[in-house]
Amino acid sequence: MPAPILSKEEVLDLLLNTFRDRGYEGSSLAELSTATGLGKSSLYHYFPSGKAEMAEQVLAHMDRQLTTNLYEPLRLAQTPAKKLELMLDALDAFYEGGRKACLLERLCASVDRTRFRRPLRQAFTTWMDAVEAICLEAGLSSAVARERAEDFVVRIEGALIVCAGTDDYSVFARTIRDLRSSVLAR
Amino acid sequence: MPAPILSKEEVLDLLLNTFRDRGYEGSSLAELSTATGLGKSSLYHYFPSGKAEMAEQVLAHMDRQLTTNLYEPLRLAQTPAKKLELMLDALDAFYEGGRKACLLERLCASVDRTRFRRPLRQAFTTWMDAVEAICLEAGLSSAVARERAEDFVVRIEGALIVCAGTDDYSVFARTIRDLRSSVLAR
DNA sequence: GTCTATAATAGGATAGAC
DNA sequence: GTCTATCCTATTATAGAC
Repeated sequence: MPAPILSKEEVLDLLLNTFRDRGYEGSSLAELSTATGLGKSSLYHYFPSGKAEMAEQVLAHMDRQLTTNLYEPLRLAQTPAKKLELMLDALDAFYEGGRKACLLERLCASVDRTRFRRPLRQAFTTWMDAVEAICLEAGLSSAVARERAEDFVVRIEGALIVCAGTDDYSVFARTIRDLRSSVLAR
Repeated sequence: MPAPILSKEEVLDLLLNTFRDRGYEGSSLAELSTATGLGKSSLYHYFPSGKAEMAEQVLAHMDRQLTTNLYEPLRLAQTPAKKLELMLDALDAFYEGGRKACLLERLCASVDRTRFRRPLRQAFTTWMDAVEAICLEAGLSSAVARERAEDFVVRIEGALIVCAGTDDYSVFARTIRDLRSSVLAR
């Protein structure tokens, strides 16, 4: 009676959710199993090398998601201002107004962080590069564009921490609002 | 033959170090034992309720440290500008230029986070209140002072994440530099 | 207060049937 | 591809001697 079950992408979505919520060490195989509805053996069928491979594939999955759902649509937007709007709306939705954690942060904090080094760096770089490109297109200097891009990611990540720590999600909302008006300012 | 060994404060310092480095779930009793040079039984002598109590006491310990080494000396500084300098220097040293993680962030990310809720919120609030006080003393309006204080903590926490994720510590240095000149600006 | 020894459980991972 | 059963190790925690 069990047959189609879930696609690989759906499994990765559920794993992503669990890792974001409980962190890498905090997500046991038992929990990952419950979260996906798959037995441990099924998980090992998809991810022969176990939990570390799950996290790696989840990271790659999120990267693909961002590319198709954020970075690509961004290129179609008309103006730099529109692009910025689009990115901030997407981030606000993805982090649910500061209520959901960032996978990148969770993996940076894991003991196995060295294992995820390269993809983590890549994910941060891609993100900052996208913001930088918007700034450049808006006519900001190369140096300023880079600083604004770094600061953009810094503030999103920081706001997520402060919200989680204080249980006050207005900080995330205000950060998004501030970024909306300050990133492209001259 | 073993006798004085370590003071409670020294033990807490070593535990703080381990929790910052490996996170809450990532710090096993075996590691906490090696880090302190104390056997497990000795740790349970100091912390009868185990790891969660260690983290709680480490948090309280850090709070005391910050009070005596940062918040109190801050009150003696002459001008708001001097106070800001003092705090940024202390943070730069405490986080070793972005190379060492924040205990607050690590505990926010832990699965047991609800257990640390109150002290975490308290620690963040105390920190932001200190920055807010400096801003107010410098003549900024109440609303702006609060925003600047929240943004201050957001950017420090965010910079630590981005540095860990990209292995590029210049972001922390630049964040500190930016804060130095922007926090009290009118 | 510290140690050695040990219990009890949870965690990651595999075998083999279906 | 999924399940049940199982293995091994790590982890938390305690007991009892010194």
